[in-house]
Amino acid sequence: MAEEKKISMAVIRRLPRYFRYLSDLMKLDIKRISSKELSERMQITASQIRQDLNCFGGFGQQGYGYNVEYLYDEISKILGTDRRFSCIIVGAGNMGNALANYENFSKRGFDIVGIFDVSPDKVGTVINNIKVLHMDMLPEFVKTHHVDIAMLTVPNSKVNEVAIQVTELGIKGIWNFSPTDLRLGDDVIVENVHLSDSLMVLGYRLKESMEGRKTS
Amino acid sequence: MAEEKKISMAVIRRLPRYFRYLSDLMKLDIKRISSKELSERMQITASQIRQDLNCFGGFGQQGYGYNVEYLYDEISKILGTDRRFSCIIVGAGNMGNALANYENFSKRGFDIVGIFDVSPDKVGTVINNIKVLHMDMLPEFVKTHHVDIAMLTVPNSKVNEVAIQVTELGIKGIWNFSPTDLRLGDDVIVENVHLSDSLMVLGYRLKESMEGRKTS
DNA sequence: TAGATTGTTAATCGATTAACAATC
DNA sequence: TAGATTGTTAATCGATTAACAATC
Repeated sequence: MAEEKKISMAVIRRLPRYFRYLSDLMKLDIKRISSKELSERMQITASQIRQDLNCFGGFGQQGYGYNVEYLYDEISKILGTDRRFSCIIVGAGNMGNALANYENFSKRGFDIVGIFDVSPDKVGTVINNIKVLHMDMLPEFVKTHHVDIAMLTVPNSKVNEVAIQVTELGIKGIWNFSPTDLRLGDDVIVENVHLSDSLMVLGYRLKESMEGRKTS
Repeated sequence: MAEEKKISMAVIRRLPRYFRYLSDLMKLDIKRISSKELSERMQITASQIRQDLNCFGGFGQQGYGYNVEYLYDEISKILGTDRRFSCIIVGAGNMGNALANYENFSKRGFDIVGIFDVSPDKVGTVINNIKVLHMDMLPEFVKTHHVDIAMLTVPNSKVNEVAIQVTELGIKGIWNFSPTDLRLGDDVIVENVHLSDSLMVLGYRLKESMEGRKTS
C-alpha cells in the first residue's frame, strides 16, 4: 500500500476545476476528449493537464485521449466526492445563513448537521430545517454527533477562540470565513475564504487597469 | 511618469495579508518592525517580505526596519484603499444578502449602491437600506449611476448571460461567486470566489489526512 | 500499418530563498 | 563608530512547458 509522490497544492487546487469541466462535458454528451481539446476549453496547456492527471495515475490512452466519464469518476474518487462529510456552521449571521441554504454543498457530500450562535435572537430559529443551537450546546453536540468540518462565520474578534474550541472538541477541518489567519496545530486542516482579500485584489487590479497598466 | 516592472499575481495576492498584519500591529501600538519580526508573525520568510515590498518601493530604513504606520499607509495607497468603488449586487438570494449586509466592505472603500434580482418576491424589498430593483432597471441604473463593480450571486445557469450584460453596460470589474469561469474580454477584470472549489479542496485534504498522508 | 495522443523525461521559466554590500 | 537591517543581486527550488519515445 502507498504510492508515495507528494502532490503540490498547485495541482490540488486545480482538481475541482477539472471536475467542473468534466461534469460539463458529460452534460454535453461528449464521450472522449484529448488533452489538447480540454486545454482549449480550460485555457491551460495540454502539457499541464497531462502532468496533473499523471500525478494520480494514467487515466488516458495513447492515440485516443481520455474517456470523459471514466476520468470524471476517477477525479471524483480523488476528490473524495463519494464520501460524506458532516459539517456544522458556527455563526448564524447572513453568511452562515447563506451557507446553510446553499444546496450544492450536500450535492458534493457536505451535510450541514448543526448551526450554532450565541445571540438570543437567533438561537431557536430554524434555518433550512435545522434548529439553531446555543454555543453552550456545542461540546455536547460534537460528542453525540460525528462532525468533520466546522464552517466558521463568526465575527473576526471571536474566530480564534471558536477555532480553538472546535479543535479541542476533535473537529479536523475548518472552513474559515474570517479575515484572520488561524494558527492551529497540525491535526486540523484549515481552508480560508478571505472574501475581503479577494475584493481588495479586485480593487487593486481595477485601479491598475484604470491607470492603463495591465495585470498579468 | 511610470515605473515599469510587472508585478506578479503571487505578490499582489499577498498585499491584503500585509495590510491586515500591519493594521493589527497599529492596533497593538507597535511603531516599528523589522522584516524578521514580521516574518515570524506572518509565517513567511523575511526575504520574501523585503522582495515583495521592494516591488513597490523602498519603504524601510537600514538598521531600523519599517515604520509600521508609514508602511501601512503605503500599502493602503498601493491597494487603493483611499479610493471608493461603487458596487452593485446582482442576485438578492442568501449570498447577495450576506454581501449587502457585510459592513466591512464599505470600510474598505466598496459601496453597495444597488441590488438587482428578477424574482417578484425580492424586487421591492429593502436590504440594508437599499431597495431591490428588477433586472430590467439595470441598464437605466448603470447609465445614471457610476458603477465600478458588479458582484454576481446569481444562479450558475444565469451567470454568463448576466456577466455579458454588465460588461456591455461598461462595468469594469466583476466579483464572481458562481462556479463558472467567466470568459470575457480584456477590458473587464474578473475575480472569482468559487466557494465550492474551496470546500472540495478542504474535503480532499481532510480525506488525505484521515488516510495518514500529509498535504504540503 | 499509419496516425494520434498519451505518459514521462528534459528544458525553461518564474518565484522563493540566501547572501551580502550599502547605509542608516 | 559599531550594530542592525535594509535593498538588491545571485543561487536555489519548484512549477510549467516542451519534446518525444511508447503505445493504443
